[in-house]
Amino acid sequence: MTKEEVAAALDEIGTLLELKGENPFRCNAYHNAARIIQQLEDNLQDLVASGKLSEIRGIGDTMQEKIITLVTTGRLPFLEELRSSIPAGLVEMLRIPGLGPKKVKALHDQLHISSVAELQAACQRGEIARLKGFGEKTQQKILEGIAFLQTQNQRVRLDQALPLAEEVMERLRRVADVQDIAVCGSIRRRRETIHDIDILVCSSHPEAVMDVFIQLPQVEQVLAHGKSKSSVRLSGYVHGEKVSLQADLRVVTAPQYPYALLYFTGSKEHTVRLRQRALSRGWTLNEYMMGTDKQSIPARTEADIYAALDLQYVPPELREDTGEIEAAERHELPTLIEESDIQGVFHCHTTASDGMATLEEMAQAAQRLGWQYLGIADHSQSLTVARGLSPEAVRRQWEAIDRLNGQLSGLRLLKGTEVDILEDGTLDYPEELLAGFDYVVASVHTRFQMSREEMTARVCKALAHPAVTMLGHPTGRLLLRRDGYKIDLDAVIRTAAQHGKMIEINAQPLRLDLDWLHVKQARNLGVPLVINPDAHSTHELTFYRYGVMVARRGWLQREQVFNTRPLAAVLEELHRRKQAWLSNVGLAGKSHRRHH
DNA sequence: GCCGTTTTCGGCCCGACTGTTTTCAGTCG
Repeated sequence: MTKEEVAAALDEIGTLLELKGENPFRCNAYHNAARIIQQLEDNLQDLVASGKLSEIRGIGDTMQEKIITLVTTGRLPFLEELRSSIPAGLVEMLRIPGLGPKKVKALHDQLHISSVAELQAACQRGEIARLKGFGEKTQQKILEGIAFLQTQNQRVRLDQALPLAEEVMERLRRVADVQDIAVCGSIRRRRETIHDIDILVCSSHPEAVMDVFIQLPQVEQVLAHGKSKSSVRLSGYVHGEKVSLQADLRVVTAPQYPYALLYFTGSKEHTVRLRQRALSRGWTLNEYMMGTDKQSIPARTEADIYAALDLQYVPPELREDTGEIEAAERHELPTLIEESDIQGVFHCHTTASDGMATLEEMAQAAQRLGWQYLGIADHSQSLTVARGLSPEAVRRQWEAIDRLNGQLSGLRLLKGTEVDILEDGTLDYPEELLAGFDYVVASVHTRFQMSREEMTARVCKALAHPAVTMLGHPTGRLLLRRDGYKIDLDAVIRTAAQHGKMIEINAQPLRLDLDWLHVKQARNLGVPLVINPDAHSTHELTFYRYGVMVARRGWLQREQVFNTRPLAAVLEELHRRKQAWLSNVGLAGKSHRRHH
């Protein structure tokens, strides 16, 4: 069983126990363990084999035993018994906003409701309103919640939520007496998908801000409206796609602002750790202050709060309780890469294959971005749906690049290819053609439904090929649309490390592939990462910014990302790699002759 | 279920808002 499967099983246990009315702390222990396993940087199989799982904080003997059973047998009788004792429909009912485990249990115990459909019918008959603890309004909210679930996905992508959040903030900034405003939550932490927009405002007239907020033209429904907090359901159009999600607004005073900013940025797990840390110093920490009844610890910025807790300032992207508190304690947090560190990119398409812009147009756009180099990597011959380039077309493109390089100043075009990794792990061009490129991106575009073992072997074989410089979009996933192909990423990253290959962070916001957790793993093994926009138009070159966000979440410093290097260093490294390959081939031939 | 310079029991982060309640439980983040 993989990490994800084990984590899902533990999380399900936590949920099922909640529905049984178990001790909430016991339930939380399962949810917590699930999170720990999912975000694990080490290999789960190794930990199981060494019996060191229970050394991880939050995983005790019971949890270790269950995880071992899951990993070694692929099953867990405890979970199976739980499942058979609780109707699956109850878990689904939890997704209805406003319904938690207590209410779902009450509905099941008292009215024998065990599915969303039965609940909807009971609401329509007016039975819910008569139940103790429920009422007319609850019944109505349940009905609206069910309708909402049926029309919309739970999460949206970062690139969809960011512009919508910007629109809202733009309007709120203009309200009188708004002294400060920030987007918090998962958007500020740059998670790849977003559940809601959290906005924090500093103002001494909260009602005025709230009133504007709940009357925004994008608001479809007001979910809550209080003095310091309001929630609405928003919808808007981003890049021609309808996006709807919840937005929460909090208004605080200036002295409260840094504490509120810290609190609402989260993650929940990170702020819980900070609160525990404050408690161990005899202070309470909440969204308004830190200290005791008698004395508060002053802070004007988030950094002041961290400092008071004897911690280095933790950038929002790292606040996931995956080791950042411990690193901040030792003052060993990385200096994270920034957008301005990027000097060029290596994965872009032109009209020669399936891109929208010509070579010239892409070059001009790269110049406007201030880059030193732009690597062109059109598709290879077998990918006919994307008009992959024949060897002749490749040579024509090389000539065009040489010609353009003669005219351009300040930008160097590099000859690359996004070569297909064929079904058997070989590459889609002959070696003599591959030898003519400055670098090679190797990617999978076909036969996604292979078994995990076959796909892993296919990609690892390609990584071992000396012509390959970097691996493109390692899982092929499309966020909220399709899962990646099944592949053992741990093995892929280890293979990349072994052969000195780079791995791409594909910055298309629909992909963000490699994901931040595996970026962290690759970093730990010394694998260089490359932030590539996979641009199919001039505008899409700016996607590199989303790649930088992923890189920051993956703890990357500038030195760990290849395309932060200046042109001279890039050319030298690419040349070195190619020479190592070609001279190896050449030397083999020479020594062969020498023996004769 | 986890955890321990107030250790093997008794805690476990904390506040806003809502709805159904005469003082609070449930949900959410």
